[in-house]
Amino acid sequence: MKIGELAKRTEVPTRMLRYYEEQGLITPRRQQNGYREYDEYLVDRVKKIRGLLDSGIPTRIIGDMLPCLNQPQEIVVADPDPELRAMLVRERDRMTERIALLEHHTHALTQYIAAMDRSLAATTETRLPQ
DNA sequence: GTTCTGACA
DNA sequence: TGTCAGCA
Repeated sequence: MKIGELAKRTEVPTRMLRYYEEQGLITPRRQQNGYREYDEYLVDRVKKIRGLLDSGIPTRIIGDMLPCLNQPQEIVVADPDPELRAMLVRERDRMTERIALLEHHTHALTQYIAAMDRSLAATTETRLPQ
């Protein structure tokens, strides 16, 4: 399929699809006219890349993780790279920190929303009698 | 009309 | 990431 269709099916703009290719995350074939030709399996792959990117993982890390993304069921690492492992551990820890921060903000928003509701309820009460 | 590359905000 | 230019 061409880039336009992939963009529609994955919700990822063509601009980003070309960027992913530039970063070595996906390597579509080329048609005679130079257009990129994407295989069906790339739809799923792009969605995973998007998910990882949305989680805050940098493209270069995602590139290192790609081999694992192909076979989600049984992750088998042929050549365990110590440096890659350390990098992934750091990413995981950063993610854990972000989760904690998000939870904190979630609580803060909950309190703020509750305060708004109380204010709203008070205003409504004073108006109802009239 | 769709895609391509390159470039700028 | 968005958008625009200039091609094919």
